Formats: sequence, C-alpha cells, structure tokens
Amino acid sequence: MADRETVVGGAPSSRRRVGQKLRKGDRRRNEILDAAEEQLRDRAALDLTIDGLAEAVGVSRSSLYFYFDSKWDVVDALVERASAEMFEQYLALPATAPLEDFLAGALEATYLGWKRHRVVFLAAAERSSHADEATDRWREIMERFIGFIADRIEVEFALDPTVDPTPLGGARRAVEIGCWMVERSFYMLFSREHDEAEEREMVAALTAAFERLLHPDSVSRRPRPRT
Amino acid sequence: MADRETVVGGAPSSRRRVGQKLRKGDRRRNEILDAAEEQLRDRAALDLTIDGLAEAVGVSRSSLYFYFDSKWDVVDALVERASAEMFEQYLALPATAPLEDFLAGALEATYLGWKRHRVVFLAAAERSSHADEATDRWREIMERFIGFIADRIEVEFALDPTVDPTPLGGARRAVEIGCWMVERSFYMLFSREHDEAEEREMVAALTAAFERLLHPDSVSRRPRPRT
DNA sequence: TCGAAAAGTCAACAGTGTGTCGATTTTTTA
DNA sequence: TAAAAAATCGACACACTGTTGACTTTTCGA
Repeated sequence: MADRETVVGGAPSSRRRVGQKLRKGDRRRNEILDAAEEQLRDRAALDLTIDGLAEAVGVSRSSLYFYFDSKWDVVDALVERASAEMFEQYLALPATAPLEDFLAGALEATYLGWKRHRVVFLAAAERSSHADEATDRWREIMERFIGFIADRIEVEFALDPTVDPTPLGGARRAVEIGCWMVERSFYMLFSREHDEAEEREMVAALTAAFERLLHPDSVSRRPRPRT
Repeated sequence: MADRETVVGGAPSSRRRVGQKLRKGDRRRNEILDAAEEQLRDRAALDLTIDGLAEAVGVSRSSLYFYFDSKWDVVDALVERASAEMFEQYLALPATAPLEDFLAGALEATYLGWKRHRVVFLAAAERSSHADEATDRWREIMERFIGFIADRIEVEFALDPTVDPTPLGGARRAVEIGCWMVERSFYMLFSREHDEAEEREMVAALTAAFERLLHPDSVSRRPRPRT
C-alpha cells in the first residue's frame, strides 16, 4: 500500500491509466513526497525548506519548483495522499453493522490513520492555519468524513428513536462537532509524548463521547437547587 | 478594559506595582501588540513581518527586537493577553449556579472572547502548530480553562448521580475532550464567512453537546439487529 | 529505431525578510 | 542634574524564496 502506482495530486503528467509504469517525473514526485514526510519527523512544516527537500532527493533546488510551486504545495499533496488513504478505510466499513460498531470502526480507522501518518496530519493542521485557502482545503477533506458519517446518522435518526441529534442542530451539525472534537483530540494527543495505553484510552473515550453526542441524556434537565 | 495599565508578558521592565504610570517602553510594547492585533485582521500570523509592525508603530526594525525576540514572540504575548481576559470572565461565573447554567455561562464567555479577539485566537491556533514549544504553551492556556471546568464537574459528579464522566475516562478527560471540541468548532466557524445567527446556533449546539458529554444516554446500549 | 516534442534539470540572479552588533540618544531615577 | 538604565537605529551577514532561460534526458509515435 505504501508505494503504489497511482498518483493523486495535480502532478505534471498525472492522469494516466492505473497500473501503468510511472514516468520518471512521477517517480521523482513521489520521492519528494516521501522525503517530505520523512523530514516532517524532525521539524514542523514551517521549517521545511525547498533546499532541504531538493538535497534529500538529490536534485537542484530549482528542479523542485518543477514539481511543486512551494513547500506548502508539497505539504498539501502529502496531506491529500494520507487523507485519501484514510478515507478508503472508511469506505471499507461494514455498512450494515449496528451504529455503535460503525462509530467504533470509524474511530478505529481514524486512529490508525493518525498513527500511521502522524506527522502528516500534524502538518495538515499547521498548514490549514496559514491561509484561508488552506483552511478551506482541510475543511473540505474533513467534509468527506463528516458527510460520510452524517449520512449514516440521518438514516439512523429516522429508524431509531433513541438517536436524536436535533438539540445539536441536526445530524450534520452534530457530526461536524463530533469530527472536529476527534480531530483536535488526536492532534493534541499525537503532538505530545505519550504511550500506547494512552492512545487506546483516547480512542475509547472519543468513541464514548461521540455516542453521547447522538443520544439524549437520561434525565430531563430541570433546575436544581444548590446545596 | 481595553487599555489598562498592567502588563502581562515578560516585557522589558515589567513587574511594577499596579496603577503606576507606564514607562515609555511599556507603552510602546502595548502599541506593538495593538498594531499586531490590527494587522492580523488582514493577514495570517505567518505573514506578519517585523518590518511591517515596526513601520506601523513608527520605529525602526531593530528597535522592535528590543521588545520581542521575533514576530512569534509578539503573537504569543497577544494570545496571552486575550486568554487572560477571557479567563477573567470565567472567574466571574457564579459558582453556585446549577451545572447547566454554569456550562452555558462558560460557553457564552468563550463565545464572547472569540468574537472580541477572533484574529488573536485564530493566530493562537496557527502559532500552536508551529513548534512543539508553542503547542505546549497553547495547551497550558487551555489547561487553565479545562482545569477550571473539570474542578466543577468533579464536585458535580460526587453530588449528582445523573452526571457520570466515567466512560470518557473521568471528569478531567471528558472536559478536556469537550474543551477541544469547543475550541476547534469555534475556530472553524470563525475562520469562514458566517452570520450572527450561525454563531448563536453554534453556541447552542456546543452547549447541548457539552452537556451530553457529561450525562449518560437514556438507552442501555445493546446490539440491535439490522433491518 | 530514430528524431522531434515533451519532460526534466540546473546555475545564476534578484528579492524579501531575518537576526545581530555596537554606537548613539533619550528617559528614568536617586 | 548626572549617572545608570532604557530605548533607538544603521549597517551587516545571512538564509530562503521564486524566476528565467538555456541545456539535457526521456518518451513515444511514425
């Protein structure tokens, strides 16, 4: 799954039928992406340099401009690559499973994606805060996931009386809030020192949290006197 | 509340007794901060320049280095200033109010803070993604809010059987998740075009969401067959 | 399989912003 | 009011960016 032969972004000489041998340029493009992901282990995206990437790949700096307009362009492509991979996992979720299994599966897929491409998703958040245009791109990527889950919730809402996202502004809004909750929580977890156990705890907590967002609580909220 | 005479960050000649007349340097420092907040309306923090700030304030570029080590240092101070202001609102929350009012009040305070210092909090998120050290600083600021709410929830948990954060990993973790949910949701709202109505909707949705995180849902979750 | 078109490569240049130094002026304070 | 502290600035060295135009290699169809 790592080095496949399909190309995602708006590469030079991109759209070619799948399975065909890659052009030299396409191979190089992937090398650059790999080098970037590699370097992101050490430094923030802000600290990437065209120079550094060029050197890592073994071409001149100006050659790099042949492939990407800027280092942010590189980061964008990297994010797109990792997100697409994660979304494939979403598509593989069993559509007929009970809602809670569906949610647990989605959370698990998200977690594994983060684990695998930690540095890329950290960079995604970084990138998304730089320019409105970049924020929108990240928002769009998130939309794919939000939409996918929201569709399922809509169905569930119609079928299952114990599911009611109305107070959160509807299924869409509820899932939106939930997804950003997950994104941000993973971001905060993966951007600091932690162990595997904490990761599992976080997945469990987020799964429970997401469920709670969708089900009304057990008590009717009435004002209670203070002690 | 805007131009007070206390100074927050590690300014040159900071700690002076409150109420005293500011030194020239302290005034200038505030000017720089104000200029930065002003300029952030136009551009991302990444696009701030020492040059631009210096010019706006009317000093030479190198003079600016007298006050701040870098433009990120400026941003940090700005974030600290706005966060402190918001936290004061938290402290003013009526401690004896019912939980739901407490939460609604906290959400309202957060919302107003965002509304007032939108560009600063957007910059905070941007800044926090640049360097581990900056991420930690933002995390610490969030901790103040998380800790404040979590303390209240702990109490509530002990008193009120309908409050149970256990499945989310305890009060602390539940509030942590909730706060990041709020932070990210506001970030996403305020970083795009929207109207006042949508802001109110978001506040309502987040308030409802936060409550749901703390109360167990009404159905015991049992596997349901698919149709 | 050959040759033209397409793809890929690079050195050199011009530009923008950074951060530091030491010398100088202004403000503060005792 | 004069010494100390604070504030200011010009000039320098440097790191990274993005562009241009000439050159080399690869690709692909006749």
